[in-house]
Amino acid sequence: MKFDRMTSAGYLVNHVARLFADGLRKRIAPLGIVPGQFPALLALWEKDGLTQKELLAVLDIEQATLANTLTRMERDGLIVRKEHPSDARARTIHLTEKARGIRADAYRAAAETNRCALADMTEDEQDLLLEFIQRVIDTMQKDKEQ
Amino acid sequence: MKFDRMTSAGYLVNHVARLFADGLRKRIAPLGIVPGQFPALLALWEKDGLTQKELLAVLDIEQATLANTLTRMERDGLIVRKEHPSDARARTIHLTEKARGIRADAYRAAAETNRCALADMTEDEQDLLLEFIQRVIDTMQKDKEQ
DNA sequence: TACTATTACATAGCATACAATGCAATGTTA
DNA sequence: TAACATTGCATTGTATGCTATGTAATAGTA
Repeated sequence: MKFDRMTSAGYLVNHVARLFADGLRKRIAPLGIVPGQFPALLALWEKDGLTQKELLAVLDIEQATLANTLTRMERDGLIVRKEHPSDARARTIHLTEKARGIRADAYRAAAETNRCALADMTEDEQDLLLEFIQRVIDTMQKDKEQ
Repeated sequence: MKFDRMTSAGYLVNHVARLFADGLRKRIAPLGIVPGQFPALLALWEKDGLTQKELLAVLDIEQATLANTLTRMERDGLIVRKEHPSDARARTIHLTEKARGIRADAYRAAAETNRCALADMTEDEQDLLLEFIQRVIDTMQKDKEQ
């Protein structure tokens, strides 16, 4: 029996995800952020002052992962956590001046990473690839719920 | 300005990679192995007794990552490291009876993970998706070398 | 042969992911 | 309202990835 890594979707997807993370890491290093902070920053740039729970609802990661990431972001001066006006368990999360200031550069870095990755594909192929991946995500998420 | 996570290749690829790892993790848990050990196992099932360097040549990961993974595999009773016959720096890596015994089940688990993930795509679409990802990997690896 | 460079691997430190669990605050119900 | 359940978040432990660095052995060279 054989199992070929090069035709295993899981193997390839893991590999390409690490290449993306690496590419993004290098481009955003000058901004003082790291790839794991990107999803939270995207959400907070769109809407500041969310609670952890509200952020979680948007960010396909586990609560513990987000809590730890937020702690590092606070340490790095990207966010501050303030007490929630009506629920003492919760805290609202606010971007600092520093985090607000790097938004445009961070968008460019992410777009540039994607652009380089897909550089030798046609527009149609790029669209098809994204559509395929979204379908796989949908399939796997439905599976998980069972 | 906006940046849509749902149309960012990097974001989607990161997400789908985590879903694959999760799916595989659940299926191979009964075998006593974890996803990170899979690539090394695949290589050793094909050819036992490789050195770390020889394994590295096959496994798109860094040397330090492999060294740590091998240490956990030894701890878990999957491999033993023996002294190299002619080079005292190197060690050859050998699968245990336990690791040899789960080969077929592990193949099935990985194939099943891939099958479920691609369940709602046609054969042609699956082939195209794999081809696309391989092209992206090639592009990004060439980029890294610059 | 003595020095130096290279090689093979290990280790340390960190980021990012997860599951499991703890804890205080809030909600619900008898 | 006291007891219990739920919620929001933090903490702990582990896996997996990376970079940087250490160490011992080997290879190459003056």
